[in-house]
Amino acid sequence: MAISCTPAINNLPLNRHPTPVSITVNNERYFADHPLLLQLDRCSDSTQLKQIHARMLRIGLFSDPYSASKLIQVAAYSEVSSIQYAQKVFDQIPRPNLYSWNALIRSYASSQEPVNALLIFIKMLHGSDELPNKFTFPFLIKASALLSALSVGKGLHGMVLKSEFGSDLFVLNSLIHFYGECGCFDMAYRVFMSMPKRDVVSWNSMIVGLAQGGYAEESLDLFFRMEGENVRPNDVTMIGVLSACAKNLDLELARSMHLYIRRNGIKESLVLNNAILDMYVKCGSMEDAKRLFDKMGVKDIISWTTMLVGYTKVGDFSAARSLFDTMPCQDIAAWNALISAYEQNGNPKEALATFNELQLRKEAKPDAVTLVCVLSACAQLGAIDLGGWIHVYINKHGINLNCHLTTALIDMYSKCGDLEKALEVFHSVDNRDVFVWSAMIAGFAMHGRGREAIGLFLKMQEAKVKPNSVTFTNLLSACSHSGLVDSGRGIFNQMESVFGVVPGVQHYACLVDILGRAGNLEEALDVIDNMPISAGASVWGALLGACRLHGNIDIGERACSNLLELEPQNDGAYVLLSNIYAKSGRWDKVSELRKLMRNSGIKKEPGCSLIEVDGNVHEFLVGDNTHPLSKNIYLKLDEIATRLTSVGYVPMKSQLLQLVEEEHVQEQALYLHSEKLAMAFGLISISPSQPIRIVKNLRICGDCHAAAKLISKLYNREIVLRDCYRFHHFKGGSCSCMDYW
DNA sequence: TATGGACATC
Repeated sequence: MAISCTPAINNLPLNRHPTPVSITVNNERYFADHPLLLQLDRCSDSTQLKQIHARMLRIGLFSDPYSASKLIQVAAYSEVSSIQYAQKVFDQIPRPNLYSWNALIRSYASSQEPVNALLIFIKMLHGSDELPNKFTFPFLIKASALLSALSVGKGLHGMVLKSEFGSDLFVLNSLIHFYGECGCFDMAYRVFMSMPKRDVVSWNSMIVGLAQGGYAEESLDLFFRMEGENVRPNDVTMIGVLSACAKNLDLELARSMHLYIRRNGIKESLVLNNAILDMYVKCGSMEDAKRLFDKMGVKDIISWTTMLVGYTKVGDFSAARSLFDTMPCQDIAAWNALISAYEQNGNPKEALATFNELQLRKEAKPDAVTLVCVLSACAQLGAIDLGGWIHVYINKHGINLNCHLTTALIDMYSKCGDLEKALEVFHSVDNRDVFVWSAMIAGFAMHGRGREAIGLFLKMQEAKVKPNSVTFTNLLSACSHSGLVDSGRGIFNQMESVFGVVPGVQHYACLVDILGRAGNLEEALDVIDNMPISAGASVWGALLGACRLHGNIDIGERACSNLLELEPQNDGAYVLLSNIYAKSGRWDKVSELRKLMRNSGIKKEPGCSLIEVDGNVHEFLVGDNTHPLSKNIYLKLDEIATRLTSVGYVPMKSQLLQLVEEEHVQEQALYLHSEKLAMAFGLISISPSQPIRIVKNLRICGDCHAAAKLISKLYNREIVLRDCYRFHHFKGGSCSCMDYW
């Protein structure tokens, strides 16, 4: 648009009167009242901004430092802000003054790339005579907080102390916020206590920091102290306090805080109402949340999403879905809330269906969070085609591989059986946090590559990444699946003494598993007897599993009864004990157990196997004949049976849950197992060059394991089967687990 | 000439 089309500017008298209006202070001229600068303040789009800029250049106003600064300020953080434009304006100023530097630093400090604020500051120190003032520091400290750059912030703190701003309220408040963001609450508190004067923001920064850092109790304590010191809390204080209550899960306290807000006339902003909603949702009271939601005059997308999450949290998916459909608009966060709810509540198929819907409707663009949820759903289903497609999508759209996404990709490839791809992802990134390392260790663990898991753990230490509780669970499970008894024992013993991670129930369960599998049942029992915490179901379950492997009835019975005391409905316990009895031919005991299960209304979880063909996930249950190709599948099964028998295979009847008199019925029952159905389907529908990938919800049965080994040889096919414990790669007649599982 | 603290999805 040409300048002449903008009457507001053209009407200015500047064209003909190039002498700006100015005032003089300390021998410097200021143009604060210049009409063009007043125009600048009212400027509302970028075209206007450029026109004013052009005019300032033409009449020479731009060479006035005050006016140029004003232009940067508008360019950098008004409604028409563009950091690139602000930078260009700044670059044109021959000698920027401190105000200009600050304006640019401030603008970068709240941009996508806060590191630029620090870089500009360094430029200022080296390339100008200006020194930071009380405005510069808060911007720089804010940038450091966004970057969680602890050492940078500490350096700035040092500069502040040496400067004349060591007791400036704004500077110190920003330091409290910074240390809180970095998780250094002792430092935050030290600054807080050292302040000569504190205002409500000082208290808020401390309270909010503690609440977000997971110190809900401390945050609430501080709020009560604030009250005691007669500092009036405002709406921001309450938002912090409510988030502490939300983490506390104490509904009574939550209600009393809501009442406090009403009684003390705290400004009820939309954000505050949203925080109350969130608190009720997290404390599990949809009644309280809905009451407020219905009363709220103004709602935004966050209010709706919070309610949506609330319904999924209480398991009411139909309410969640209908709320989603009535939302005034669905942004990506709302879609993500729905997708992640399905994915995390054992409904990965629905998660993928919702993702499909999102793509068809094209109303919102998938972001990193969406992809993390979808990858996790793929991992659960073993859907490697879709998972791989997501990986391509990430690369194609230039989506930044943050640690969350990296972890999800590694987890997906590992759980879909392609460990090499997982490693490729792992090696392709520079940024690896504890979750990335732990996911890769878990990948090695589930594929039975224990030594490599330990090797990776050593590399992780070289990289100075501190292991956490999950890292050790994965590491110990790696030892367990590879039979690395001494390493497992050693790692367990070092957990607390060397790495400061106190062993939890999961770690004890892994240790018992390691010892038990290797046949050291007495030592495993000894570990349980000397545990400082009470042995959970997982610990007794591990012992029971080991007893099944080694056919130990005595310890097995003890483990089972302890397990059933903790989890009376645990069907797995009955099945394992029943396998132990069957193994030693105690069919009387087997049928006794069956009767007990029937009488207590406990049903064995049905075996279910998934197999992905051309991006579609097919599901098989025991004895399933619902598949469209069922007839062909059973024909294939017959053929397999004949070929297996011809090479001397004998079905393992100890894998049955009951004594069936007739031999052929026993054999048939074994052939109906879901993993065998899936294998038969894989053989007829997957090209011989591709591995057959199957995911089973329970542990693979011994008979299916033996059969799969033979099938891999007889049909010259690679079969990759994931059960609920680990992977089995069948190839050329043997399995990667070396029959140790 | 100006600054700070906040709610939903992994």
